[in-house]
Amino acid sequence: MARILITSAIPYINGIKHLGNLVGSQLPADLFARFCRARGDEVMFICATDEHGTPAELAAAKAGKPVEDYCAEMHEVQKELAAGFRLSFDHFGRSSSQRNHRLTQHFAGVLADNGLIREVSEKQVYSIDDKRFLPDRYIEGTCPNCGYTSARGDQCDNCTKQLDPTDLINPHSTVSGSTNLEVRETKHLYLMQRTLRDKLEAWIDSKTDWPILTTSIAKKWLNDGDGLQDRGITRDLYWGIPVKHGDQPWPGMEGKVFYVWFDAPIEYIAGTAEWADAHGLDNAAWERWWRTDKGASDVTYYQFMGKDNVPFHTLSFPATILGSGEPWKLVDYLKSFNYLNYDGGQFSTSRGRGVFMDQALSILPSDYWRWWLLSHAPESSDAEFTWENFQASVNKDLADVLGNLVSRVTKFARAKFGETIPSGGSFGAQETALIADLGARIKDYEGHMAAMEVRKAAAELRGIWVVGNEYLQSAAPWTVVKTDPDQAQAMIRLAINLIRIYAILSEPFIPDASATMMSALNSTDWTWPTTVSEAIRALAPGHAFAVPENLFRKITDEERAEWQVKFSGIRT
RNA sequence: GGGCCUGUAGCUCAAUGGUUAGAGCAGGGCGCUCAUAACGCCUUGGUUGGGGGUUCGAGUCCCUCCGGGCCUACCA
Repeated sequence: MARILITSAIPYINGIKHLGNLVGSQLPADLFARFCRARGDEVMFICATDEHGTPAELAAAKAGKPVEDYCAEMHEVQKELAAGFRLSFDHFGRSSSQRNHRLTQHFAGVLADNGLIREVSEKQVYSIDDKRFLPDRYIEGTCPNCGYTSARGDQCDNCTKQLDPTDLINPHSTVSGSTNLEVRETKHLYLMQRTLRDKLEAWIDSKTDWPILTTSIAKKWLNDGDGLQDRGITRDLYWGIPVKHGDQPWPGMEGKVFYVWFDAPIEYIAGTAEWADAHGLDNAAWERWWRTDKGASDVTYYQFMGKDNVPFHTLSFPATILGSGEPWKLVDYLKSFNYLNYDGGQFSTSRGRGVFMDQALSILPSDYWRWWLLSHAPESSDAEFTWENFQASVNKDLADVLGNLVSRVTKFARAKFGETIPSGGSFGAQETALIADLGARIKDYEGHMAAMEVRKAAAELRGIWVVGNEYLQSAAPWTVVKTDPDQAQAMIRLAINLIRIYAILSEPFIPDASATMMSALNSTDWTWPTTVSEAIRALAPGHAFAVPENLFRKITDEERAEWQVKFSGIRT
């Protein structure tokens, strides 16, 4: 029994996430967590909301609420939606937790003690009317290069030239529109990643089995230009973790907070501590997942994230861990995803384009979405959501192949032999061949799942479902029952047991449907079907079962057309 | 500008440099009647974006051109 630590990139607190966000980290992480648990591994699956930073403060201000209240509310909203999608986190924490405050301050202190923090005095744009320093992209003005009037302080979207906010002509705050800006001197802490560069490179180079998408991004940052740069880890904001040296004040840094990207990944650890707190456990309970000197040396740690998160997880966060000199667990495998596009363009949170988690659940149950998203996960390149494709996949895979199989088996069994598993006959050549075929396919499925090859796993699972229909067609119990009822009973006994096996195998993808199948079969035996010849006999003659409601309904052309229109515009 | 990814059947995707490039869906035909008009079997679709090169052999490696995408460090 392995010990598996899984973290999903933590979703930003600002607003409800869209399906692209979901499929890029939380959903595949959940798939993997469920698979590992199903096979008997000890799993710790952690996620949280990422709550700090300028956008959270601005969103709270827009909502007319104190940022603490706004984040608390949005955390509950996201927690509820995660539950709606059946995301099986052991804990869904908050980066604003006291646990994260203490850990982040601890890491900063240790890094400073190790000579890896330096103070830098720099010039930042301050908006007098907004009473805040503004990140470069919150300043707009006219591009000195091309004359575009909505150029951002970091880059002109029109001519793509990299800019400095002071380059802009007629700069103004995008928060208030105010032009009352000035450049102020401010002091910040920098993490000296340059010092750790060689150590990081050696570590990255040792990860030969990581996806190319992951390592190529890391290497680019390590080697591009002057190589890995030191990184500012503090900001002049109100909402964040106060800069402290461990539990001591940090002279000269009063009123400043840590940068969100410094504290966010530390929340993976803090979230596990929150989990322990929530269960009344002591520190040893979470430390055995994270401290190799306290029991975590046999833990394998997997991270899931979208490609935009890769630099922070391959470089910044490992720099924090390695630089601490303390025996914290580093990630063993990093699974990254490309983006999901929506009907010819990008999903966009800021522009409200696409289907959002709450909207998705309002029209169909989570299994429908889980199946489509996972079986089309953007692994090798960006993928595209279209309503036609969604309708086709759901109707064919879920309703026809799996749902109908469960339906035809249970209804035939009830009609001919009643609602208990029949005892007649015995397995012959056809059944033996099916068992062998299933054994090979399950092994294949396990291989893809263990390798986190999500699409391939989905395709194999579907193939496993199809095998059931093929068997029924060639065995034809509806014909056999007329001449040899005993043999037909054996076929149905096998077919009902097949449903149980399918429920277990499918649970990581479609947990609700699996639960419905198991409940109809009156079974709580979720033992992974390692040996098919045994698993196919788990439900013995005489065992009572029921015919479940149809597992999946079909999406009609009218619905598809309606949703296409409904979700074509911009969410307000 | 630089770096990386990507382009394969109408659609969504597969193929450690090695038989005749494969699946699912859609399309066509046949079968079955237990089932949500569901299922099964057979089948039509390809100059692997264009061009050049390396190799006994290229979808795969190299060069080049064309198209799509991501990143480029203060959004997160």
